[in-house]
Amino acid sequence: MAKEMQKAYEPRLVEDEIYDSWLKSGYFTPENLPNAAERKEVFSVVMPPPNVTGVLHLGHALEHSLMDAMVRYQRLLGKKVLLVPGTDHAAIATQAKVEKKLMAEGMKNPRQELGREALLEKIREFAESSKATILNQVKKMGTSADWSRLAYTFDNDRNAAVNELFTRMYNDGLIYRGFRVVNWSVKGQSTCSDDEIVTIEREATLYTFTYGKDFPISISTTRPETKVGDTAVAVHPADDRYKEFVGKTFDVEFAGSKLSIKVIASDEVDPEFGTGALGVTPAHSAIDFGMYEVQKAKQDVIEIKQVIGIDGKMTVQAGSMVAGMTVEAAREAVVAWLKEHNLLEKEEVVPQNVGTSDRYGDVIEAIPMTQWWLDVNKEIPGRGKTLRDFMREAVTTGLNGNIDQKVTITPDRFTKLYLDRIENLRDWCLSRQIWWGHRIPAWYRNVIASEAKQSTSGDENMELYVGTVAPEGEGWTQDEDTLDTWFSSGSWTFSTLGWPKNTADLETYHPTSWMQMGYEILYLWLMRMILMSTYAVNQIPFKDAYIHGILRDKDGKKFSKSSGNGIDPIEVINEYGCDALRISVLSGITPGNDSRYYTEKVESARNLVNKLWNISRFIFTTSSGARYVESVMPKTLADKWILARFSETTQKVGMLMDRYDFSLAIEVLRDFTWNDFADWYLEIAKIEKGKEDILLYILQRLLVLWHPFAPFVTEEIYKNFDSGMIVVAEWPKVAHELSSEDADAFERIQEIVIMIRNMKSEQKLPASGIPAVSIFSESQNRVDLLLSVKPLFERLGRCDIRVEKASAGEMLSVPEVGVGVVSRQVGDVSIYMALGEVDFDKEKTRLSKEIVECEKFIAMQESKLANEDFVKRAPEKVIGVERQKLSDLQEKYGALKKEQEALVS
RNA sequence: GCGCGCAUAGCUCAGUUGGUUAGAGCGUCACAUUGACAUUGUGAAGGUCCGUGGUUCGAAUCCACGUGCGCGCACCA
Repeated sequence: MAKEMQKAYEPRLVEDEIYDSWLKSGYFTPENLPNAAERKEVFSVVMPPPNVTGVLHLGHALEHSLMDAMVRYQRLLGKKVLLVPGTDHAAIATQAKVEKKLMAEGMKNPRQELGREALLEKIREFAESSKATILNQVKKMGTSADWSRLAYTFDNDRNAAVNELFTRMYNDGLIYRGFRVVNWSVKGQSTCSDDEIVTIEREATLYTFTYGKDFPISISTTRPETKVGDTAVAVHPADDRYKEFVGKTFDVEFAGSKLSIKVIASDEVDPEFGTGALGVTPAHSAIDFGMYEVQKAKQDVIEIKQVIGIDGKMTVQAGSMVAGMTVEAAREAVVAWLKEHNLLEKEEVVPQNVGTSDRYGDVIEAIPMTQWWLDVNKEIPGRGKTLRDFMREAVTTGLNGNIDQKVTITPDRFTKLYLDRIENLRDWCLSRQIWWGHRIPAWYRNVIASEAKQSTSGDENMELYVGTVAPEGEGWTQDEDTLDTWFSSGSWTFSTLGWPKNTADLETYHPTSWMQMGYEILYLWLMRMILMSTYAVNQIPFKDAYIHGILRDKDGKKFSKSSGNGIDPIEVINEYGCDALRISVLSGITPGNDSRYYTEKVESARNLVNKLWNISRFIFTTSSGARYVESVMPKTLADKWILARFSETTQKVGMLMDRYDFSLAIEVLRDFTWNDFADWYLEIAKIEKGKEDILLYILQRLLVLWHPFAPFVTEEIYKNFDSGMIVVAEWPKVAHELSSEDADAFERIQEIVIMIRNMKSEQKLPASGIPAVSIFSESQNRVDLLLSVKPLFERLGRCDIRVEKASAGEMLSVPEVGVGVVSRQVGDVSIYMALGEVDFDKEKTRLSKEIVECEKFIAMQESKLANEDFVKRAPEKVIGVERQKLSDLQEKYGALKKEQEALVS
């Protein structure tokens, strides 16, 4: 017998307990699944590791709802399912967070004040506590992860993987130390990659000037302070204005600095822009640095002069006037100097895009340095291809032309975005000067690493060793720098499965089956996972990538700390339940598009969950007990209909899940559960008795369909069946089909019931009133059908019913009860309702309105069919449908006319 | 500058390869309700599918142009 069920479902009381029972069952570990050996098909997912920077937000709720719904669905299908959980040390993000916290607590410069080890200890503490919180939250969200395989991007195994990968890439010549202009965050005191830059638009002043009175060319800049570092002026080779100067060098005194400016020709200069001449600052502009390299290759060397230091202040090389100043102060000083010497020709305010650090927020400076780089264009020894080739193949032909090694991106448009990006890909700057992260597995001798890094001349006179462990011998110092955090998260799909060891997990679960992520990390993460995986294991990281949008607040704004619109998913779970949250964030979403979160949606999802609960409660309390029902035979038309509808729903939901259409799957399920099952069939079950088996049969399977979206409530209800846990139940089989005849018959019954309700409502008859209703048809079959379900009309439509076979002529004289009668036509069935008092005016208005509408449609239909082109060209099937439509309309028109006549009499 | 996305009921969104009188949820209005559920039931109202032109027998759907919003990339001297 079913255990006592509360009147309303209270998620708070059961969710934790249920999650514990799942943990105890061991089913999240694929090897522990029932019949594990027979589960041939594997479905594996590696959880995108949340950053250990604090707590999970609603965006994570979306991710976990998507991921867990998919994983649970696959488990119900009987596959060997693995979901690997983990967290990300998130190098810069976490260090930035802790530094900010320490500074808020009064420290001025945490790195200086604490030193490396003590600061790392602080960060570790924070990360560990954050990790614990996060993992707890993941459980709260119901995520069915295999905790025995828990990983962390910064644990020992992952560190070993990172070192191995770095060493292999170095030995293959893909990783190298290179001197060039890098993105430098002064605030963060570290480099960052191109992908970690956020461009913002701001106003800037564009100054046009000459370096000195004797200098023949004017140039423009928004950064006058950097001009003390200029070593050349570039003009377009075909520009006649400046041709005569190309190749000449001018010595000028500029703002306290002696400049030696060579005029060079470069195709990159746009002669139409500004003065058509460009002041070249090789040390502080990536483009100018490019020119410097071109000149070097041409053996027409120009100088490189670093005038901004890593502290964001002007260097000694910048000259006595500005040395030691911040860039902002130096800018003012240089402008003042230009004005004073009458060299400034023009000042104008222009919009300007500047790159800022995504973590520290400061403007990125271009500074020349030696850093570690990953070459994406170099042929990999023994593979005949570059990393860029691999990345391209992975989403087009499949890796090495193997279509089984192809990543399918949903929605497809992101594939194009990805490919565009691949074509513009530059070498990846790997080294970071922050401390929280994987230390670069490189060791130096003779030269101290930190000095080498800042030297502008490169790494000569230095012995270098790269390996997974420190080299033997005296005097080795490990590189102080750490790796870009995406280096470890890029290897996440295989490092979590045991790589570089040749493990069974790697063999069984890689490439993983599915991955979901937000489009904002497409470049940062998806690309790098493909890069790392194709290189390291010669496999794609996952077969399918589902790209989701951002969850925004009700006004469409991004959730962020600064706008204070954050919502704690755990609070939502505590109030409405995890299932409601999951359903609400998955409802109304389409791949790649943003969606909105609002409380009404969660409430509505909570109501739905409660409906499911009460459906179960009704079925259990009206049955002799919950039990497993193997199969059922439909007895009545309603039985046939509901079983077929359930089969159809099962099939649709499966198909939609296979297409990753979570939103529509929920809609289909909701529609069946609430409308078909609860509002129709359960009501019918109160009238036609003996439906216990069918109700139990459908309910048990319906719970399984719901389980991916609402794991907790379904598990709680499922307990009543004593059929084990729903988490490992079997996806229902499609077992019943509906003949079109039965479908039509049942629909007609529904229409009549609705029409009766409608008539009562329109005539303002209280719903409790029981009017006398007569329904007629000329078809004996129809009459037989109607008679067989007479009680349904009486109870569902709340009326006294009489069913007779009658012809059109006979109908008019029929109801002898009461003073007034209204009539309606539903297909071949006429309905007459006797009312004590008929609102004739209302009825007339309604009728004439309907008649006008009907005439309109008939006219439309007729003209359509009169169109020769249509009849000639449209497929016959379509024409048949249109003809049928017209005859239905004509029939309806006739009926309406008759109703009108009847009304008059 | 190049590219992408979005524009459908008051709100949030569906609408699968072009083929009913364009749908759902929420909200609104009316009615009901002691026996699964007020976290409920029944019914109704509500749309120039952003605009213009084109292709087609037929366009919310395909094409072109335009408008508005959002985003990516590049430029950023």
